[in-house]
Amino acid sequence: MVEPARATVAGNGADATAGNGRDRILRVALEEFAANGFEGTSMAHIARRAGVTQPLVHYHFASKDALWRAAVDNVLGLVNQSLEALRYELEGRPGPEQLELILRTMVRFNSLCPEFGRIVAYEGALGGERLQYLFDKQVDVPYRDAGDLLRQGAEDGWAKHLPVEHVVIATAAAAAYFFVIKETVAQMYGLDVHDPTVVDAHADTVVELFLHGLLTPTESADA
Amino acid sequence: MVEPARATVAGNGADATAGNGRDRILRVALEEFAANGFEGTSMAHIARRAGVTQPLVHYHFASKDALWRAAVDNVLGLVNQSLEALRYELEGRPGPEQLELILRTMVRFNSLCPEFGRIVAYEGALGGERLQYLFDKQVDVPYRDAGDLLRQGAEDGWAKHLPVEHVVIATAAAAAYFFVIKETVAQMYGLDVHDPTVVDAHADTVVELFLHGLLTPTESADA
DNA sequence: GTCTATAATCAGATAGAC
DNA sequence: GTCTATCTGATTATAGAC
Repeated sequence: MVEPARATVAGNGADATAGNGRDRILRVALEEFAANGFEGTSMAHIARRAGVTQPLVHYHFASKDALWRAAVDNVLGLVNQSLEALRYELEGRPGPEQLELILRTMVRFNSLCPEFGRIVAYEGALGGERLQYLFDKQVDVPYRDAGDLLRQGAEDGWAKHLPVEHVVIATAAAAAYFFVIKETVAQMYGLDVHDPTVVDAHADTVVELFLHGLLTPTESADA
Repeated sequence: MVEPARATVAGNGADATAGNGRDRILRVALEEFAANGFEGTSMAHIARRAGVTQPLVHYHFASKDALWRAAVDNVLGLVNQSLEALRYELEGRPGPEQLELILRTMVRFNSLCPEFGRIVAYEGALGGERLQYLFDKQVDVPYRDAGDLLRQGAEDGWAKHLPVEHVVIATAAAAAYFFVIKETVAQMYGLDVHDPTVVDAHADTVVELFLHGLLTPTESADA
């Protein structure tokens, strides 16, 4: 089993009293936009939760749209930090190991920062200017890199010739969705998706599923 | 390859002029709640799109919450219709074939009615009364059934001993997410997720991935 | 069943004091 | 940088005519 480097991702405690006003607003804003989407989020509510008045939000961020962009920029810093650590880990490893490492990193990042996955899900469903902003910030690059790896793997013979677009989306979904719908998982299975044991179990399962499949090798061979 | 029965799911044209006022409101409401979430959806906007006045929405549905519940009840009819057809198809088939059929049905249903998956994703992230309503309506039953099949498969030897909670969520994610984030798929790959060719490709890929994995059998054997 | 009119509340945003 | 006060428009919801 390959272990990904534990990237330091800022805690999710949402302590409204930590940091200055601007930082508190940004942190709460990310959580609110992730939880309720853009339209469903109220700047007044963000201000209340951050312990400041609503005009202060407008002082630091010109508009609701600007606040959303600032919150996204903020979390993209964490994403890129995690990606850089991953790129270092991948160097020189054989393809299948790289794949496993990518899957484990995706699961781990989503467990540490489910807000990013939720925002991508919201805007990725709607389309429009904010999704365009995410693409302008190159959120697609890691997915394209993963696609390249899969194509190379097919060429080199260790991966099957499957349409990479569908494989990439399916893996991203399996890694992110578990943490996106955490309340459903809690209600249905009584699992706390933030419990490290549960996170590791999900990573192990996703790796086994996507690399080797659910069927036992004997069944798999004659299917 | 196993072919699922083509369940008749109501068209997604959103023709605001078809049907009576109540039906038009319900149809538009489902789309709006699915696109923007509960908080992000405006009853006035629903009324405009349905070609009626806003007080009429209140006449038919006492409150925004009642409208959401009515829209969900409506789409749950389609879900149960699809599930009943599936149950008939599954009868007497061997386990692995049942699994494939379930996967294909999930992909197909999500392609025909992405609204259901989006609403479950929204409320499944938030928790609260509306998620409770979904559970009261037994949306978890098919997932529990799928879990039972996997447990039986592990006992009978054709499926691996993997934690079914994680497998079920991962499969549901891979089947639904592709259609939930359709704008992202369009932007990133130029794919129209409603194109039947694309839907079939996704189903084929999901089936191959989850049943046999991404690695070629030789690689898979020594991994 | 559908409308007009309107109440009460809440949203995002601005002006100006400190 | 942070506040109070306020503007404008949109929102959910109600009252009452037809």
